[in-house]
Amino acid sequence: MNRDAVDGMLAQWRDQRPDVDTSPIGIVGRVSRAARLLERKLQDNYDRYGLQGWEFDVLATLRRAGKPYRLTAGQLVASSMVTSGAITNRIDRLAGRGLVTREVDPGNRRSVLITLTPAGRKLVDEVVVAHTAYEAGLLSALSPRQRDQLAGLLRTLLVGLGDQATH
Amino acid sequence: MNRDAVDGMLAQWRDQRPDVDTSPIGIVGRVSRAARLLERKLQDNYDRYGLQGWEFDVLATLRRAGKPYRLTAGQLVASSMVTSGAITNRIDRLAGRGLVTREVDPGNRRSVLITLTPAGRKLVDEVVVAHTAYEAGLLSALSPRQRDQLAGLLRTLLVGLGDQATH
DNA sequence: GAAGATTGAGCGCTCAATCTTC
DNA sequence: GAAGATTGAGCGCTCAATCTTC
Repeated sequence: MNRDAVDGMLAQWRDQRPDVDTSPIGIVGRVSRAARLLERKLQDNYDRYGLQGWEFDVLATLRRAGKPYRLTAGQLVASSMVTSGAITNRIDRLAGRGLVTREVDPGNRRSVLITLTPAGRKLVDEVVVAHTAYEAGLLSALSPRQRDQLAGLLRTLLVGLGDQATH
Repeated sequence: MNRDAVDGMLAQWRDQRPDVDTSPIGIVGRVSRAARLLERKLQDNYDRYGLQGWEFDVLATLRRAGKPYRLTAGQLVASSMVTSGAITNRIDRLAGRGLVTREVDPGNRRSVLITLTPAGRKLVDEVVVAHTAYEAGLLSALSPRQRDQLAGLLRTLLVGLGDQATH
């Protein structure tokens, strides 16, 4: 079995602090490291479309919501993991690129409706195909059975951390 | 089996783009989400010690390296996942708090040696106990056997992504 | 010229304060 | 007053340019 960087860290801790059970780092450290490595590699693929990761995230959220590809700013905040200030900024930039429109909700003028433009929909529909295929390649070290196991264990972890489905 | 937020996303994709295999999101999305949720919860614990997560990371890297708790800036770059500019900045702040010292390496004056001060060592030795215990609590949704499985699958993923042990 | 660290510009985030609408 | 979004200050990062030492 090959060792990863976290195995090295755990060996150092065992040597230096044998009195402490540092085994939780074997999961928390690996989740953190995997997230950063994956994010970095995914950006390589987004670069081919002139997209930032956060741009794809917003476009994909609107796309998978289905017709009319429209959500309020608040719904985008809820389904992202960033604050409302960050969403305001993201919408500014995507609207500037002509990928979404921003309109006041006539039914509740405090609320803002964000809608995918035809250009935004075309882009996200194209990128999502390449994106998921690219992700599948990043997971190629895992067998189909291992992928199912891993997804299931991560779900258990997430639910334990309070994550829940909204749909 | 409880559903998490990623199950909701996958259900939307299956509905909107049944032609695309979006299953890789079941792993990539969960890894990313778990990393963010864990990071957020860990900060709650660091707050009790007036520490930022990045501060603990640097102190812990020096501590687990063993006596004399000293690494070059370059070694800190290599064992972190940030750039050299970020490490320069982190050292500035930790030195300002008296938790590390920064000295030019007499043997190679291009290199900078970062050493844990007694105060830095005392702090990290205290925090690591609470930190790992807190992490164990965050993983409590998983049985001991599930934790081993999860750590092993994440290792396989990491090695597949090019991560490797340096010690 | 290369190795190693630092600097400064630019980016996207968080947080608290603010504005508008209910 | 609460709900919903925006604003602006501050933070820590990346990246490319730079400086010192080899």
